[in-house]
Amino acid sequence: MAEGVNRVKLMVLDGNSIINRAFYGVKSNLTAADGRPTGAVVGFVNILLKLLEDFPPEALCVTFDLPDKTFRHKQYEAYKGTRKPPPEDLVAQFPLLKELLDAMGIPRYELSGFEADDLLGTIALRCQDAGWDCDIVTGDRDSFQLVGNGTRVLHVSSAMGKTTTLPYDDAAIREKYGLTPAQLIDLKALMGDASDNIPGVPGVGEKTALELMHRFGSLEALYDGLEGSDLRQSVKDKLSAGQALAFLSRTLATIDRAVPLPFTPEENLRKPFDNDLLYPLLANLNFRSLITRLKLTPPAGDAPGVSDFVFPPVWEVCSPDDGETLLSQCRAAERVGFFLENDAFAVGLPDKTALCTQDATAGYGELLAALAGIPKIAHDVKDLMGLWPDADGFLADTALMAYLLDASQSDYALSKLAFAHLGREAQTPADKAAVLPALYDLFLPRLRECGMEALLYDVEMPLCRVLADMEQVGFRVDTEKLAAFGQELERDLDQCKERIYALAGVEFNILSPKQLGEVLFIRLGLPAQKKTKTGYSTNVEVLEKLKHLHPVVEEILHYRTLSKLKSTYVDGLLTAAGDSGRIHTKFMMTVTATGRLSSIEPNLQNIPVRTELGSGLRRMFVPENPDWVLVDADYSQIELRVLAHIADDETMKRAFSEGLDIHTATAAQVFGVPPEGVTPLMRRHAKAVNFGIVYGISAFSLSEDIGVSQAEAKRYIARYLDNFSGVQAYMKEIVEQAKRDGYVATLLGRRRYLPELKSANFNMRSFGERVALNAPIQGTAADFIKLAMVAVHRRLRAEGLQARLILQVHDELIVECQKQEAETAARLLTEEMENVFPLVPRLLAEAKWGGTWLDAK
DNA sequence: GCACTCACG
DNA sequence: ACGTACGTGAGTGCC
Repeated sequence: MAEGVNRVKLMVLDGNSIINRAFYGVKSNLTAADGRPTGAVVGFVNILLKLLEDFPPEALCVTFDLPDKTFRHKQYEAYKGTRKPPPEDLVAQFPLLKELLDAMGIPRYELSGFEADDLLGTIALRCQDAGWDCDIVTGDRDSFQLVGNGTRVLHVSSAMGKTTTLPYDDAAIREKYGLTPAQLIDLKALMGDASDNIPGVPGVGEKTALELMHRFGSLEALYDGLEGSDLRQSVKDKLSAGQALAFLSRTLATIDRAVPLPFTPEENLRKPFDNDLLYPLLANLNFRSLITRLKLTPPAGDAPGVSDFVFPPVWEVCSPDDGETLLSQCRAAERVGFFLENDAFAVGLPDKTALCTQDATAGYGELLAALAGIPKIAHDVKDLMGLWPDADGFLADTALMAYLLDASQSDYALSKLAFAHLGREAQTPADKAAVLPALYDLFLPRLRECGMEALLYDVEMPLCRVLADMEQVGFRVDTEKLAAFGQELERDLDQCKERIYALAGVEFNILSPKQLGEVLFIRLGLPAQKKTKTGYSTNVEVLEKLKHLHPVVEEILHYRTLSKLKSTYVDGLLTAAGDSGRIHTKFMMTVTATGRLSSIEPNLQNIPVRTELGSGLRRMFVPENPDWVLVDADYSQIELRVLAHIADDETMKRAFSEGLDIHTATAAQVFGVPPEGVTPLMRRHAKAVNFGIVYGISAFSLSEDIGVSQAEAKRYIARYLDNFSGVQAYMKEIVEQAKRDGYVATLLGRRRYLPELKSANFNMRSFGERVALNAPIQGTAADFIKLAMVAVHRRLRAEGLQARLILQVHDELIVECQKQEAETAARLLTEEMENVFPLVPRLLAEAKWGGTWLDAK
């Protein structure tokens, strides 16, 4: 192939292979608005677009296998006999993909009686004949034999959710196998192929086959020279016995490059995408990112959408009369959509959308106030309450509804939901107000079917007000003390840095894992333990193991600790506190897959507590003024209590009902000693086992965690399960149920879907199984504390206390109040927390109070 | 924008 | 034989 000569290239995709990669490679439960699965098609198109960027061809087409028998079945009945049919969710996506390719104007080829490889081989040969180059894109290695004379294979593989494409030309094949592409056929004839049920020579595997091919070069040469060769007798015997199978296998493994396929390279030249053809199809499939990526726009005429939703006319509310009309129409409507921005709001009525702006609407403020009494459907109600303190009367929140229906989405932006479920772009305030009732009507029956109405009305909706208030109040920090602590840290950091430079004999950026790795493992020659994708791992576990080998290691650990405290906590919190000295975190209601809240800007749910130095920070968290205190109430062992309840485990329930320390009780069971015979070490190990059970344990991780052998860890787990038979049964049942139904649920019915359980990838499936165990436990605990927050908030007001909730940390609630209210507030907190649900064993909460967060724990 | 590290329950 | 515990958010380095 003369380099530099302008050759034209055709790219041909092995459709079945690539969609398979896309299906199994990326965990995805993407669906079209009508619920059809689309994840694999999305994956396919993403791979395709990446290929077009990285290896741009002049022409493009796709081949597909038909399920019919091929000529190979006539030659060998068992051919591909071990293949399992592809899963239903994948099969359903083939018609979708073909429809999409047609709309993209990409030719596709399929022919009964032949496999994709034969079509690929034929197409590549026709390209060669026409003087074209050809890139074959596939995830299988079978096509490697086609490489050469301008044909390459772009091999697509996926690992850890990422797909990579490696081009294989002649040289690359030779480098990988030490053979020419053509010799790969004979190689396969010898070693066989389990996935295609090509027999090969029984007893000859990849290693032997490669050795034989390197030595003899071909089947013929091998059998010609077999007698006189110095091969081991056993190998000779196997080869003689398998001779017929070897030659049959070669026939099966040889790709037919002369398939009677109507094909000329020219008819595959690329054309620009047809916007008007492609847009409605992609819109229907909810492929919004693709629409953006291909820069498509809605066609001029009526685009067939996924729903019959149409935007009603927009009505600008100006005069006081207009305002009166709006209010009377709102009262007449069962519910309205409501969207609020800084200086405008819009109301979605059945036949029109009212737009009110601060500039144009007479009596804007009064109108807004009057709307408090109207049942409204809104989006992100909690945030809206921050914008509009007197807000009230929210019937539903479409973001929360969508989150309850599927908590795995990355975000729940209104425009995204409108597009996904109604097939409409909603960008302006009026359009957004208009889509809200339509989304509500779509989501409500689905929530009802899933049994999650109560979660919406009794948990998430009332929680909006609670969280809005908490965000608004904030948490006071003593900025002076915090700043002083920061200066102390800065001095320590400086000194620590100098010691590190002296011990290492070189100055470098200690916080750069790359540079640190070089210093530790090359310059100082310490033994590297683990590798990351980009180099040596230098995390805590690694450094702990190196501590005794060099004094610099301990200093580095210390430096990391100090640096984390200084930048994330001292600097971060000081910035967040500003001049007011109060920190207003944002509680996120639609982030976690389990139903927990999360906290951002700043995150107040991960303030240090485990070490003395770190927990010092909690001394900086104080109540509003010196007469007040912080009351901190936390659930005792809520996750294990939930597990005992769900699993209905008698041993565990008894331990809790007798008020035993659960880790000691577990240790007594696991180690077969009386509770008074449990040593601190035994308790520590039992505690790790309890954690492990909640997370979906493996002997490996448990052994890593507590530093015992894997065999020892395995014994612990076995002993645990023997003694806690309810838990053992639960672990089995919940995974079975999850596989059957596709989801798991909390005691209150909150769902988590588990598409991972269907994966062909072992790791992904195992992950799904662990999540099936953990999600109901973590999620139930999350439901409980949410219920408690709503109850506490209500009661604090009902009893006329000044005490107010200011923070939630998953199993802990913090209230600030006047000193004289502390005891009342503490009792109120524990009562409400314990009584949210009649759990067996019962829920237990404990409260303390003090002048700082640290003192209240 | 991703990788790494580390803080929490 | 796989590679390995569940759920988060933030700061830093580096491409």
